Amino acid sequence: MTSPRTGRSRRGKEALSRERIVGAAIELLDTAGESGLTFRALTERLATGSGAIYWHVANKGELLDAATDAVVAATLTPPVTRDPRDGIRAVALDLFEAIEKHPWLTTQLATQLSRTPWSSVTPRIFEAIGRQVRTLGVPESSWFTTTSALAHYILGAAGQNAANAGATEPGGNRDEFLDSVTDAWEKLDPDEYPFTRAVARQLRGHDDRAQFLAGIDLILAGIATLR
Amino acid sequence: MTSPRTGRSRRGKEALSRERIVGAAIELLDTAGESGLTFRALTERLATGSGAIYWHVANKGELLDAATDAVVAATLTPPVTRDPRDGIRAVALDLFEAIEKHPWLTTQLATQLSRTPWSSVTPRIFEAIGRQVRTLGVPESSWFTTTSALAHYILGAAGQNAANAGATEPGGNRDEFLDSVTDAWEKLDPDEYPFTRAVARQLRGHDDRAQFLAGIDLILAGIATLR
DNA sequence: ACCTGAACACCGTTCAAGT
DNA sequence: ACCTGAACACCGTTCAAGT
Repeated sequence: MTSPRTGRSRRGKEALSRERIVGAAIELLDTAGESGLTFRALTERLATGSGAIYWHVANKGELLDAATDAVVAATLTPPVTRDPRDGIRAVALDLFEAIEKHPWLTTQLATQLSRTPWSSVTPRIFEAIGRQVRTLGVPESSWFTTTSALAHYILGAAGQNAANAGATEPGGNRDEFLDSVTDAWEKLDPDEYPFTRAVARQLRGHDDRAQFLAGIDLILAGIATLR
Repeated sequence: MTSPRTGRSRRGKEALSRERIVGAAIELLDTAGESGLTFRALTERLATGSGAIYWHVANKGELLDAATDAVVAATLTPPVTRDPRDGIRAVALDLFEAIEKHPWLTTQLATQLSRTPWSSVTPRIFEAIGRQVRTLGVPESSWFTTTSALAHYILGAAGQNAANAGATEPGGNRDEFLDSVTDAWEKLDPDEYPFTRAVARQLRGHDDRAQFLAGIDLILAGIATLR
Protein backbone atom coordinates (compact mmCIF):
# COMPACT_ATOMS: atom_id res chain seq x y z
CA MET A 1 0.00 0.00 0.00
CA THR A 2 2.91 2.31 -0.28
CA SER A 3 3.65 4.35 -3.35
CA PRO A 4 4.01 2.37 -6.58
CA ARG A 5 7.51 1.26 -7.38
CA THR A 6 7.14 1.80 -11.10
CA GLY A 7 9.75 4.52 -10.77
CA ARG A 8 7.60 6.78 -12.86
CA SER A 9 6.61 9.16 -10.11
CA ARG A 10 7.89 10.12 -6.71
CA ARG A 11 5.59 12.16 -4.55
CA GLY A 12 3.88 13.52 -7.63
CA LYS A 13 7.10 14.86 -9.10
CA GLU A 14 8.36 13.62 -12.42
CA ALA A 15 11.00 10.97 -11.80
CA LEU A 16 14.57 12.08 -12.30
CA SER A 17 16.36 10.53 -15.24
CA ARG A 18 19.52 11.06 -17.23
CA GLU A 19 17.45 12.49 -20.09
CA ARG A 20 15.71 15.03 -17.88
CA ILE A 21 19.02 16.11 -16.40
CA VAL A 22 20.62 16.50 -19.82
CA GLY A 23 17.60 18.41 -21.06
CA ALA A 24 17.75 20.82 -18.13
CA ALA A 25 21.48 21.25 -18.68
CA ILE A 26 20.91 22.23 -22.32
CA GLU A 27 18.25 24.75 -21.30
CA LEU A 28 20.59 26.24 -18.75
CA LEU A 29 23.45 26.46 -21.25
CA ASP A 30 21.20 28.08 -23.83
CA THR A 31 19.74 30.67 -21.49
CA ALA A 32 22.59 31.41 -19.10
CA GLY A 33 25.68 30.43 -21.08
CA GLU A 34 28.50 28.13 -20.12
CA SER A 35 29.03 29.70 -16.72
CA GLY A 36 25.31 29.32 -16.03
CA LEU A 37 25.50 25.55 -15.86
CA THR A 38 26.16 24.75 -12.21
CA PHE A 39 24.97 21.87 -10.07
CA ARG A 40 23.23 24.33 -7.81
CA ALA A 41 21.23 25.86 -10.64
CA LEU A 42 20.52 22.37 -11.88
CA THR A 43 19.23 21.10 -8.53
CA GLU A 44 16.96 24.13 -8.24
CA ARG A 45 15.54 23.68 -11.72
CA LEU A 46 14.98 19.98 -11.17
CA ALA A 47 13.83 20.41 -7.57
CA THR A 48 16.25 17.84 -6.26
CA GLY A 49 19.55 17.45 -4.42
CA SER A 50 23.04 17.37 -5.91
CA GLY A 51 23.49 13.75 -4.89
CA ALA A 52 20.51 12.77 -7.00
CA ILE A 53 22.19 14.17 -10.11
CA TYR A 54 25.38 12.31 -9.33
CA TRP A 55 23.39 9.12 -9.23
CA HIS A 56 22.61 9.50 -12.95
CA VAL A 57 25.73 11.30 -14.14
CA ALA A 58 29.36 10.72 -13.14
CA ASN A 59 30.50 14.34 -13.12
CA LYS A 60 30.16 17.69 -14.85
CA GLY A 61 32.36 16.68 -17.76
CA GLU A 62 30.17 13.73 -18.58
CA LEU A 63 27.12 15.97 -18.36
CA LEU A 64 28.61 18.43 -20.84
CA ASP A 65 29.53 15.59 -23.17
CA ALA A 66 26.02 14.20 -23.00
CA ALA A 67 24.49 17.62 -23.69
CA THR A 68 26.77 18.10 -26.70
CA ASP A 69 26.07 14.64 -28.02
CA ALA A 70 22.31 15.08 -27.68
CA VAL A 71 22.30 18.34 -29.65
CA VAL A 72 24.65 17.07 -32.35
CA ALA A 73 22.74 13.81 -32.74
CA ALA A 74 19.48 15.71 -33.18
CA THR A 75 21.15 18.00 -35.69
CA LEU A 76 22.85 15.51 -37.96
CA THR A 77 20.01 13.90 -39.88
CA PRO A 78 20.96 12.24 -43.16
CA PRO A 79 20.67 14.80 -45.97
CA VAL A 80 18.24 13.92 -48.74
CA THR A 81 19.99 14.97 -51.89
CA ARG A 82 21.46 13.37 -54.97
CA ASP A 83 24.58 15.53 -55.34
CA PRO A 84 27.09 14.74 -52.54
CA ARG A 85 28.37 18.30 -52.75
CA ASP A 86 24.92 19.51 -51.82
CA GLY A 87 24.96 16.90 -49.09
CA ILE A 88 28.15 18.40 -47.66
CA ARG A 89 26.68 21.87 -47.84
CA ALA A 90 23.58 20.62 -46.03
CA VAL A 91 25.58 19.01 -43.20
CA ALA A 92 27.67 22.17 -42.93
CA LEU A 93 24.62 24.41 -42.70
CA ASP A 94 22.99 22.11 -40.15
CA LEU A 95 26.02 22.42 -37.89
CA PHE A 96 26.25 26.13 -38.62
CA GLU A 97 22.70 26.64 -37.42
CA ALA A 98 23.12 24.39 -34.41
CA ILE A 99 26.13 26.41 -33.26
CA GLU A 100 24.25 29.64 -33.91
CA LYS A 101 21.43 28.38 -31.68
CA HIS A 102 23.72 26.89 -29.02
CA PRO A 103 26.89 29.01 -28.94
CA TRP A 104 28.38 26.92 -26.12
CA LEU A 105 28.82 24.14 -28.68
CA THR A 106 31.86 25.97 -30.04
CA THR A 107 34.04 25.47 -26.99
CA GLN A 108 32.58 22.07 -26.33
CA LEU A 109 33.21 20.69 -29.79
CA ALA A 110 36.73 22.13 -29.86
CA THR A 111 37.62 20.41 -26.61
CA GLN A 112 35.97 17.17 -27.66
CA LEU A 113 37.93 17.01 -30.90
CA SER A 114 41.16 17.83 -29.12
CA ARG A 115 40.79 15.18 -26.49
CA THR A 116 41.35 11.47 -26.43
CA PRO A 117 39.73 9.07 -26.27
CA TRP A 118 37.27 10.60 -28.68
CA SER A 119 33.73 10.76 -27.43
CA SER A 120 30.68 9.85 -29.43
CA VAL A 121 30.30 13.17 -31.24
CA THR A 122 33.58 12.94 -33.15
CA PRO A 123 32.56 9.80 -35.07
CA ARG A 124 29.11 11.29 -35.58
CA ILE A 125 30.44 14.36 -37.35
CA PHE A 126 33.08 12.34 -39.16
CA GLU A 127 30.49 9.92 -40.46
CA ALA A 128 28.05 12.57 -41.66
CA ILE A 129 30.69 14.39 -43.67
CA GLY A 130 32.64 11.31 -44.70
CA ARG A 131 29.76 9.53 -46.35
CA GLN A 132 29.33 12.42 -48.75
CA VAL A 133 33.08 12.49 -49.36
CA ARG A 134 33.00 8.84 -50.31
CA THR A 135 30.02 9.31 -52.60
CA LEU A 136 31.91 12.15 -54.22
CA GLY A 137 34.38 9.62 -55.55
CA VAL A 138 37.39 10.79 -53.53
CA PRO A 139 40.11 8.10 -53.60
CA GLU A 140 40.15 6.14 -50.35
CA SER A 141 43.68 7.23 -49.47
CA SER A 142 42.41 10.83 -49.19
CA TRP A 143 39.31 10.14 -47.13
CA PHE A 144 40.80 11.09 -43.80
CA THR A 145 42.51 14.25 -45.00
CA THR A 146 39.45 15.46 -46.89
CA THR A 147 36.97 14.80 -44.12
CA SER A 148 39.24 16.38 -41.51
CA ALA A 149 39.70 19.53 -43.55
CA LEU A 150 35.95 19.94 -43.98
CA ALA A 151 35.18 19.19 -40.34
CA HIS A 152 37.74 21.64 -38.98
CA TYR A 153 36.66 24.40 -41.31
CA ILE A 154 32.97 23.92 -40.51
CA LEU A 155 33.43 23.87 -36.74
CA GLY A 156 35.87 26.77 -36.71
CA ALA A 157 34.06 29.07 -39.09
CA ALA A 158 30.64 28.37 -37.59
CA GLY A 159 32.00 29.16 -34.14
CA GLN A 160 33.54 32.41 -35.26
CA ASN A 161 30.27 33.34 -36.84
CA ALA A 162 28.18 32.53 -33.81
CA ALA A 163 30.40 34.89 -31.85
CA ASN A 164 29.67 37.69 -34.29
CA ALA A 165 25.97 37.02 -34.14
CA GLY A 166 26.00 36.80 -30.37
CA ALA A 167 27.94 40.00 -29.96
CA THR A 168 25.24 41.98 -31.71
CA GLU A 169 23.63 43.94 -28.94
CA PRO A 170 19.91 43.35 -28.55
CA GLY A 171 19.24 46.96 -29.46
CA GLY A 172 21.79 47.55 -32.20
CA ASN A 173 21.68 45.86 -35.53
CA ARG A 174 24.21 43.60 -37.15
CA ASP A 175 25.64 46.07 -39.68
CA GLU A 176 26.56 48.48 -36.94
CA PHE A 177 28.39 45.76 -35.11
CA LEU A 178 30.36 44.70 -38.17
CA ASP A 179 31.23 48.34 -38.72
CA SER A 180 32.72 48.52 -35.25
CA VAL A 181 34.86 45.42 -35.84
CA THR A 182 35.94 46.84 -39.17
CA ASP A 183 36.84 50.13 -37.51
CA ALA A 184 38.92 48.30 -34.90
CA TRP A 185 40.83 46.38 -37.54
CA GLU A 186 41.42 49.49 -39.58
CA LYS A 187 43.03 51.10 -36.55
CA LEU A 188 45.77 48.46 -36.48
CA ASP A 189 49.35 49.48 -37.21
CA PRO A 190 49.67 49.89 -41.01
CA ASP A 191 53.22 48.53 -40.98
CA GLU A 192 52.47 45.42 -38.97
CA TYR A 193 48.98 44.62 -40.22
CA PRO A 194 48.67 45.67 -43.88
CA PHE A 195 46.73 42.58 -44.92
CA THR A 196 44.31 42.55 -42.01
CA ARG A 197 43.53 46.23 -42.58
CA ALA A 198 42.87 45.64 -46.26
CA VAL A 199 40.57 42.70 -45.58
CA ALA A 200 38.66 44.64 -42.94
CA ARG A 201 36.85 46.49 -45.72
CA GLN A 202 35.37 43.23 -46.97
CA LEU A 203 33.90 42.57 -43.56
CA ARG A 204 31.55 45.53 -43.80
CA GLY A 205 28.10 44.33 -44.79
CA HIS A 206 29.17 40.82 -45.75
CA ASP A 207 26.71 37.95 -45.70
CA ASP A 208 27.64 35.36 -43.03
CA ARG A 209 26.03 32.39 -44.63
CA ALA A 210 27.33 33.16 -48.11
CA GLN A 211 30.82 33.69 -46.73
CA PHE A 212 30.62 30.40 -44.84
CA LEU A 213 29.49 28.48 -47.91
CA ALA A 214 32.19 30.10 -50.03
CA GLY A 215 34.72 28.46 -47.72
CA ILE A 216 33.04 25.09 -48.20
CA ASP A 217 33.16 25.52 -51.96
CA LEU A 218 36.85 26.43 -51.76
CA ILE A 219 37.61 23.10 -50.10
CA LEU A 220 35.29 21.29 -52.52
CA ALA A 221 37.30 22.81 -55.38
CA GLY A 222 40.45 21.40 -53.83
CA ILE A 223 38.81 18.00 -53.48
CA ALA A 224 37.83 18.05 -57.13
CA THR A 225 41.50 18.13 -58.10
CA LEU A 226 42.09 14.80 -56.32
CA ARG A 227 40.17 12.67 -58.78
CA MET B 1 68.30 55.95 3.34
CA THR B 2 65.37 53.61 2.83
CA SER B 3 65.26 51.05 0.05
CA PRO B 4 65.81 52.42 -3.44
CA ARG B 5 62.69 53.35 -5.30
CA THR B 6 63.94 52.19 -8.67
CA GLY B 7 61.26 49.55 -8.56
CA ARG B 8 63.80 46.99 -9.69
CA SER B 9 64.09 45.13 -6.43
CA ARG B 10 62.08 44.68 -3.30
CA ARG B 11 63.75 43.11 -0.31
CA GLY B 12 66.09 41.24 -2.58
CA LYS B 13 63.29 39.60 -4.52
CA GLU B 14 62.87 40.20 -8.21
CA ALA B 15 60.24 42.88 -8.70
CA LEU B 16 56.87 41.62 -9.81
CA SER B 17 55.84 42.60 -13.31
CA ARG B 18 53.23 41.68 -15.86
CA GLU B 19 55.87 39.86 -17.87
CA ARG B 20 57.01 37.74 -14.93
CA ILE B 21 53.42 36.87 -14.10
CA VAL B 22 52.65 35.88 -17.69
CA GLY B 23 55.85 33.84 -17.82
CA ALA B 24 54.97 31.96 -14.65
CA ALA B 25 51.46 31.37 -15.98
CA ILE B 26 52.85 29.81 -19.16
CA GLU B 27 55.14 27.55 -17.13
CA LEU B 28 52.24 26.47 -14.99
CA LEU B 29 50.05 25.77 -18.02
CA ASP B 30 52.81 23.77 -19.67
CA THR B 31 53.62 21.65 -16.65
CA ALA B 32 50.26 21.27 -14.92
CA GLY B 33 47.75 21.84 -17.71
CA GLU B 34 44.82 24.21 -17.84
CA SER B 35 43.48 23.23 -14.45
CA GLY B 36 46.94 23.81 -12.97
CA LEU B 37 46.80 27.55 -13.50
CA THR B 38 45.32 28.94 -10.28
CA PHE B 39 46.02 32.15 -8.45
CA ARG B 40 47.14 30.15 -5.47
CA ALA B 41 49.71 28.19 -7.44
CA LEU B 42 50.77 31.45 -9.06
CA THR B 43 51.26 33.29 -5.76
CA GLU B 44 53.33 30.40 -4.44
CA ARG B 45 55.55 30.27 -7.50
CA LEU B 46 56.03 34.03 -7.48
CA ALA B 47 56.30 34.21 -3.69
CA THR B 48 53.72 36.96 -3.43
CA GLY B 49 50.07 37.58 -2.54
CA SER B 50 47.04 37.34 -4.77
CA GLY B 51 46.44 41.07 -4.53
CA ALA B 52 49.85 41.71 -6.04
CA ILE B 53 48.91 39.79 -9.15
CA TYR B 54 45.66 41.69 -9.46
CA TRP B 55 47.64 44.90 -9.45
CA HIS B 56 49.26 43.90 -12.76
CA VAL B 57 46.47 41.87 -14.35
CA ALA B 58 42.72 42.53 -14.34
CA ASN B 59 41.53 38.93 -13.95
CA LYS B 60 42.19 35.35 -14.96
CA GLY B 61 40.76 35.79 -18.45
CA GLU B 62 43.15 38.63 -19.21
CA LEU B 63 46.02 36.52 -17.90
CA LEU B 64 45.10 33.64 -20.21
CA ASP B 65 44.81 36.03 -23.14
CA ALA B 66 48.21 37.49 -22.38
CA ALA B 67 49.80 34.04 -22.12
CA THR B 68 48.27 33.01 -25.42
CA ASP B 69 49.34 36.20 -27.12
CA ALA B 70 52.91 35.90 -25.84
CA VAL B 71 53.30 32.36 -27.16
CA VAL B 72 51.69 33.09 -30.52
CA ALA B 73 53.70 36.27 -31.00
CA ALA B 74 56.93 34.40 -30.33
CA THR B 75 55.85 31.68 -32.73
CA LEU B 76 54.79 33.69 -35.74
CA THR B 77 58.02 35.01 -37.20
CA PRO B 78 57.88 36.06 -40.85
CA PRO B 79 58.76 33.05 -43.01
CA VAL B 80 61.80 33.46 -45.25
CA THR B 81 60.82 31.85 -48.49
CA ARG B 82 60.16 32.83 -52.05
CA ASP B 83 57.17 30.61 -52.77
CA PRO B 84 54.09 31.81 -50.84
CA ARG B 85 52.81 28.25 -50.72
CA ASP B 86 55.92 27.29 -48.80
CA GLY B 87 55.30 30.34 -46.65
CA ILE B 88 51.84 29.05 -45.77
CA ARG B 89 53.24 25.62 -44.99
CA ALA B 90 55.86 27.24 -42.74
CA VAL B 91 53.28 29.27 -40.80
CA ALA B 92 51.12 26.16 -40.47
CA LEU B 93 53.98 24.06 -39.15
CA ASP B 94 55.02 26.80 -36.71
CA LEU B 95 51.53 26.83 -35.22
CA PHE B 96 51.41 23.04 -35.34
CA GLU B 97 54.55 22.82 -33.26
CA ALA B 98 53.50 25.56 -30.86
CA ILE B 99 50.26 23.72 -30.13
CA GLU B 100 52.17 20.47 -29.75
CA LYS B 101 54.41 22.13 -27.18
CA HIS B 102 51.59 24.02 -25.42
CA PRO B 103 48.46 21.87 -25.73
CA TRP B 104 46.40 24.39 -23.75
CA LEU B 105 46.61 26.68 -26.79
CA THR B 106 43.94 24.57 -28.48
CA THR B 107 41.12 25.56 -26.15
CA GLN B 108 42.46 29.04 -25.76
CA LEU B 109 42.68 29.79 -29.47
CA ALA B 110 39.26 28.29 -30.11
CA THR B 111 37.65 30.52 -27.51
CA GLN B 112 39.58 33.57 -28.68
CA LEU B 113 38.44 33.12 -32.27
CA SER B 114 34.86 32.56 -31.19
CA ARG B 115 34.66 35.66 -29.06
CA THR B 116 34.17 39.29 -29.77
CA PRO B 117 35.74 41.70 -29.66
CA TRP B 118 38.67 39.83 -31.12
CA SER B 119 41.80 39.96 -29.07
CA SER B 120 45.27 40.57 -30.40
CA VAL B 121 46.00 37.00 -31.48
CA THR B 122 43.27 36.83 -34.11
CA PRO B 123 44.78 39.61 -36.25
CA ARG B 124 48.23 38.12 -35.66
CA ILE B 125 47.28 34.76 -37.14
CA PHE B 126 45.20 36.37 -39.83
CA GLU B 127 48.06 38.58 -40.89
CA ALA B 128 50.66 35.82 -41.01
CA ILE B 129 48.52 33.62 -43.24
CA GLY B 130 46.92 36.43 -45.21
CA ARG B 131 50.18 37.96 -46.43
CA GLN B 132 51.07 34.71 -48.12
CA VAL B 133 47.56 34.45 -49.56
CA ARG B 134 47.93 37.89 -51.09
CA THR B 135 51.37 37.08 -52.51
CA LEU B 136 49.84 33.97 -54.00
CA GLY B 137 47.80 36.17 -56.31
CA VAL B 138 44.38 35.32 -54.87
CA PRO B 139 41.81 37.90 -56.05
CA GLU B 140 41.04 40.38 -53.29
CA SER B 141 37.39 39.40 -53.09
CA SER B 142 38.49 35.94 -51.90
CA TRP B 143 41.05 37.02 -49.32
CA PHE B 144 38.80 36.65 -46.32
CA THR B 145 37.34 33.28 -47.31
CA THR B 146 40.73 31.84 -48.19
CA THR B 147 42.51 33.02 -45.07
CA SER B 148 39.66 31.88 -42.84
CA ALA B 149 39.63 28.40 -44.35
CA LEU B 150 43.36 28.01 -43.81
CA ALA B 151 43.27 29.38 -40.27
CA HIS B 152 40.42 27.17 -39.15
CA TYR B 153 41.95 24.05 -40.64
CA ILE B 154 45.36 24.75 -39.10
CA LEU B 155 44.03 25.44 -35.62
CA GLY B 156 41.58 22.53 -35.66
CA ALA B 157 43.87 19.90 -37.10
CA ALA B 158 46.85 20.92 -34.99
CA GLY B 159 44.70 20.72 -31.88
CA GLN B 160 43.40 17.28 -32.73
CA ASN B 161 46.93 16.17 -33.32
CA ALA B 162 48.26 17.55 -30.08
CA ALA B 163 45.59 15.51 -28.32
CA ASN B 164 46.79 12.33 -29.98
CA ALA B 165 50.38 13.09 -29.08
CA GLY B 166 49.45 13.96 -25.52
CA ALA B 167 47.41 10.83 -25.03
CA THR B 168 50.37 8.63 -25.72
CA GLU B 169 51.24 7.18 -22.35
CA PRO B 170 54.78 7.88 -21.18
CA GLY B 171 55.55 4.18 -21.28
CA GLY B 172 53.75 3.07 -24.41
CA ASN B 173 54.70 4.20 -27.85
CA ARG B 174 52.70 6.10 -30.36
CA ASP B 175 51.84 3.23 -32.70
CA GLU B 176 50.24 1.30 -29.89
CA PHE B 177 48.12 4.28 -29.04
CA LEU B 178 46.94 4.75 -32.61
CA ASP B 179 46.15 1.05 -32.70
CA SER B 180 43.87 1.44 -29.70
CA VAL B 181 42.00 4.35 -31.31
CA THR B 182 41.70 2.35 -34.49
CA ASP B 183 40.36 -0.60 -32.57
CA ALA B 184 37.77 1.60 -30.87
CA TRP B 185 36.57 2.98 -34.20
CA GLU B 186 36.41 -0.45 -35.74
CA LYS B 187 34.10 -1.54 -32.94
CA LEU B 188 31.45 1.01 -33.97
CA ASP B 189 28.13 -0.20 -35.35
CA PRO B 190 28.69 -1.27 -38.98
CA ASP B 191 25.28 0.00 -40.03
CA GLU B 192 25.60 3.42 -38.48
CA TYR B 193 29.31 4.08 -39.00
CA PRO B 194 30.45 2.40 -42.22
CA PHE B 195 32.64 5.31 -43.30
CA THR B 196 34.32 5.89 -39.96
CA ARG B 197 35.13 2.20 -39.68
CA ALA B 198 36.65 2.14 -43.14
CA VAL B 199 38.78 5.21 -42.45
CA ALA B 200 40.00 3.79 -39.15
CA ARG B 201 42.36 1.52 -41.04
CA GLN B 202 44.14 4.54 -42.49
CA LEU B 203 44.78 5.83 -38.99
CA ARG B 204 47.05 2.91 -38.15
CA GLY B 205 50.64 4.02 -38.49
CA HIS B 206 49.91 7.26 -40.28
CA ASP B 207 52.36 10.16 -40.14
CA ASP B 208 50.91 13.14 -38.26
CA ARG B 209 52.90 15.83 -39.94
CA ALA B 210 52.43 14.44 -43.43
CA GLN B 211 48.70 14.09 -42.82
CA PHE B 212 48.52 17.66 -41.55
CA LEU B 213 50.39 19.03 -44.56
CA ALA B 214 48.22 17.01 -46.93
CA GLY B 215 45.26 18.98 -45.61
CA ILE B 216 47.07 22.25 -46.26
CA ASP B 217 47.82 21.17 -49.80
CA LEU B 218 44.19 20.23 -50.33
CA ILE B 219 43.12 23.78 -49.50
CA LEU B 220 45.97 25.19 -51.59
CA ALA B 221 44.67 23.16 -54.50
CA GLY B 222 41.26 24.75 -54.02
CA ILE B 223 42.84 28.19 -53.89
CA ALA B 224 44.65 27.54 -57.15
CA THR B 225 41.30 27.20 -58.93
CA LEU B 226 40.38 30.76 -57.94
CA ARG B 227 42.84 32.44 -60.24
C1' DA C 1 17.48 1.55 -6.17
C1' DC C 2 17.16 6.15 -5.76
C1' DC C 3 17.21 10.53 -3.36
C1' DT C 4 18.41 14.30 0.46
C1' DG C 5 21.26 17.96 1.88
C1' DA C 6 24.99 19.16 4.92
C1' DA C 7 29.90 19.23 4.66
C1' DC C 8 34.52 19.57 2.42
C1' DA C 9 38.15 21.25 -0.35
C1' DC C 10 39.12 24.49 -3.62
C1' DC C 11 38.63 28.46 -6.53
C1' DG C 12 38.55 33.71 -8.35
C1' DT C 13 38.21 38.11 -6.53
C1' DT C 14 38.07 42.00 -3.14
C1' DC C 15 39.87 45.18 0.04
C1' DA C 16 41.52 47.28 4.34
C1' DA C 17 45.92 47.66 5.77
C1' DG C 18 50.75 48.12 5.22
C1' DT C 19 55.32 50.02 2.98
C1' DA D 1 52.84 53.01 -6.43
C1' DC D 2 52.95 48.53 -5.19
C1' DC D 3 52.25 44.64 -2.15
C1' DT D 4 50.12 41.55 1.89
C1' DG D 5 46.93 38.14 3.18
C1' DA D 6 42.58 37.39 5.43
C1' DA D 7 37.87 37.17 4.03
C1' DC D 8 33.89 36.39 0.86
C1' DA D 9 30.99 34.19 -2.34
C1' DC D 10 30.73 30.41 -5.16
C1' DC D 11 31.84 26.02 -7.11
C1' DG D 12 32.22 20.53 -7.95
C1' DT D 13 32.02 16.51 -5.37
C1' DT D 14 31.27 13.26 -1.44
C1' DC D 15 28.72 10.63 1.73
C1' DA D 16 26.08 9.25 5.81
C1' DA D 17 21.48 9.03 6.22
C1' DG D 18 16.88 8.38 4.65
C1' DT D 19 12.91 6.02 1.73
